[in-house]
Amino acid sequence: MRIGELAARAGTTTRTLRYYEARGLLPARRDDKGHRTYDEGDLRLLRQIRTLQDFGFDLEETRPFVECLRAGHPEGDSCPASLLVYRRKLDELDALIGQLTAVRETVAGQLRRAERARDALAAEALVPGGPEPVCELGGLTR
Amino acid sequence: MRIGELAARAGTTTRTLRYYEARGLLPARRDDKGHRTYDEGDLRLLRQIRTLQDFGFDLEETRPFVECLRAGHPEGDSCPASLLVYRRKLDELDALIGQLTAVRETVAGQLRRAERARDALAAEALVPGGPEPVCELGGLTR
DNA sequence: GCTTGCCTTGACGCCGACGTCAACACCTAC
DNA sequence: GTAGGTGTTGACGTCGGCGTCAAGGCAAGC
Repeated sequence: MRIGELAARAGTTTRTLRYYEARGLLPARRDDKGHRTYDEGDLRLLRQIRTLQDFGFDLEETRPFVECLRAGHPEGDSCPASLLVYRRKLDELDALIGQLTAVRETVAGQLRRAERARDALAAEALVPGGPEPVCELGGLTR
Repeated sequence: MRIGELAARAGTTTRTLRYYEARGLLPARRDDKGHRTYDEGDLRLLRQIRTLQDFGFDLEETRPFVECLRAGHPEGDSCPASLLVYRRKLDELDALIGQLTAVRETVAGQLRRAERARDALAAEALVPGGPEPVCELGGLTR
């Protein structure tokens, strides 16, 4: 199979495959015309890469999985190096999710505070005899 | 105050300030020597920008807050446009956290599965009269 | 013969938020 | 005088994962 077919079967592009080869991740054999040739095993490697990429793994993080498969192991994660990557990624995800959740709460708090301040100003402006409006209130009044 | 002092007081760099000016976010007055000059108000604007940046807001997303402050409002989020950015960011964060959490669970499941497979293989290898080891088990055996 | 389609290599573009370096001007201190 | 610290503009580099274009080769079909 040549590069176009492999790309199509994996749902990616030829540019991506050439990039992987340049990175040493998915080397290709060549036919007599200098065209890259791949087999079903390469498709398996490629699918492993793409799956991990979809999970947010860096390309370099997929390397242990690919090498594990190429070494003849039944799965990309049949090797200790792959398990280490899994654990490292889990730690990263936990840290990131924690940070994002904290930011989310902070932003939500800021939004509530800002909305209360806005409503307080709007209420004040409606009180007869209350303080006269200072400025245009950011478009709220019209 | 000149650019170096403002940068130091905001805990950032002169390069960053020049970048903000180039983006039209934080324009500077000039003194007779062509040097940028800033006042305390600019420091306030800059701190608003940096706070939002720390939360993961894009530079463009900080613009409504900066313009709100520059329009004389008491806070950067005293304007409706800023509240919209807050809400959009909350939605983004929720979506992102949801995706990351799903990925986290998937990866955790993969890790558990791979560890079970590894342990099963190791146990098999220890059974007297069991199947002979196929290969080197990815470094587990030594 | 000519177009179409697949392949090749090489090289630049992109995104965001700056870092870094070059080459120069200015002021102060020693 | 000169070294050091401040400022200026301009321009290229960074990171990852490719997209996109250029210029060319080789085969099949009309």
